[in-house]
Amino acid sequence: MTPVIQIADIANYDGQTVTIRGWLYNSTHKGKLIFLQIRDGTGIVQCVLFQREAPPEIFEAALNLTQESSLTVTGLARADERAPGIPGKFEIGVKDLHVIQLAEPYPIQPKEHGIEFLMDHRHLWVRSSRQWAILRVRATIIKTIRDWLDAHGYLLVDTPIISPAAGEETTTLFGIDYFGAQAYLAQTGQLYNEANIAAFGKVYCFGPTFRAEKSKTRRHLSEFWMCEPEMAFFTLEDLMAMEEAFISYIIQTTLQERREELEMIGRDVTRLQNVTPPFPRISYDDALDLLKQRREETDDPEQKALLEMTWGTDFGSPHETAIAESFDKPVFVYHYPSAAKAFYMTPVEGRPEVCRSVDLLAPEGYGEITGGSERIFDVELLEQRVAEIGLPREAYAWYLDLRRFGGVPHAGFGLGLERMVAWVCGLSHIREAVPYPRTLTRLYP
RNA sequence: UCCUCAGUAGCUCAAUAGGCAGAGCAACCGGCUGUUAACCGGUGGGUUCUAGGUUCAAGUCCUAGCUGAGGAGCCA
Repeated sequence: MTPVIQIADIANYDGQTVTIRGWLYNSTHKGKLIFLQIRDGTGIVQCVLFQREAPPEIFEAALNLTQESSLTVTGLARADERAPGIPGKFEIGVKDLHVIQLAEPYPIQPKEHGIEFLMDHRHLWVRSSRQWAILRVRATIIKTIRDWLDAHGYLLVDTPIISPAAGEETTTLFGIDYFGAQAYLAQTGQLYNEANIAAFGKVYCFGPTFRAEKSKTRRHLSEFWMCEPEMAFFTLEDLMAMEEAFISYIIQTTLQERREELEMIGRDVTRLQNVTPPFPRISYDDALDLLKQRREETDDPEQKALLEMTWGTDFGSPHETAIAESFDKPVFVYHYPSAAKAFYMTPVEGRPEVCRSVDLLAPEGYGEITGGSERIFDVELLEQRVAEIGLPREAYAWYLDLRRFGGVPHAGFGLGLERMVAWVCGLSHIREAVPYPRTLTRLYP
């Protein structure tokens, strides 16, 4: 019996006869010589057949293989500088080949395709090497997020996906029928996190969230994954210190562990390499001055109009990009206007028109990747805020309770996973950062 | 929701000023012993998004709609 190996491990089997199981990624033949590129999920290896050496029925079978046919191949693993693949530099001299299923003509060719066509075939597209690499980077980012939090005393506490009340406004919620009652798909786990910190101190939730925003941009999905840490006794300053250590670890560890994949994607990682603490911090007011300066510098009238901004509103994406471009690292922007932010954010003492909130803006136009704040823990102030924006008090009764039974200062934030993946991989659109994207116009496959 | 652009072969695209609907790739057949999205020769492949209109004549012009892309707003 020859060992069944993974292509990723082929270097350990130089000179040995091995079996691989997988799919035909591409093939080419030159008369009496056939090259098969076979993938098995861990990598791609070139398999070679010479007509003179191979049994006729094996050679014939190899010649008739179609792209993405499934098969097993047994042969001699050997080093060869010319062999392409992942990891490459090794190939298999085929001795035996068994076709499991001869694939029908495969729609995705190794060439350019339009995005609509590719998205219609997303269930097949995930096999392509670029998509394969991106999704492997995604898995590593998820792992590094959890590793760092678990190692620093944060407890994973899951929050519900079906929820009775809105975190924010109901226009951006997906409503569902819950045995006759109105329920919503969660757009945040934060309120539950705030309950959980009183039990566990530092917690996080990590899962899919849902927003019914009619957003049609390169930065939005209807279903996206969010990691939300929440910490008792944390101030805004603690939050920024924690975030910069956390984000830096995610970036640096992923660069290390997925070097090959990032190279395949063609990512220039020089801008990622200097993502290390400390990150620059500027206030909303200073950011506004910076934008004003930027607007004066540019000669492009269109850009001038886009950068127009008045105090009190949140940044649009041209603003975020302009601010982030002024720094060579991610930048914290803190003390946003209270009116532009969520009801539970703590007002700054002596200046209640701004709140103790902070967003982290990524460079290269990737925009806001985290958003967080100190939460209001004074029950009277929170009740007042709930009333002010007209939220149903009953739905928030349990949330208000948290301030009656040992309320403490606390803070937390949300990290958008797909934006993180898009940033690390240098993607032009967030839809490639998730296996099966849900967007305004796509629910299939 | 608004602005801009697009929809032609399985895929990516072309088609002069309104005048016979084409190429490359893929598929199929043949050739080639080191290919890297191979190369060379051959074959088949069309409801030009839909509905109406103008015209001797519409892929091309007009009207309405559908679908998609890019951007804005909103947000992670």
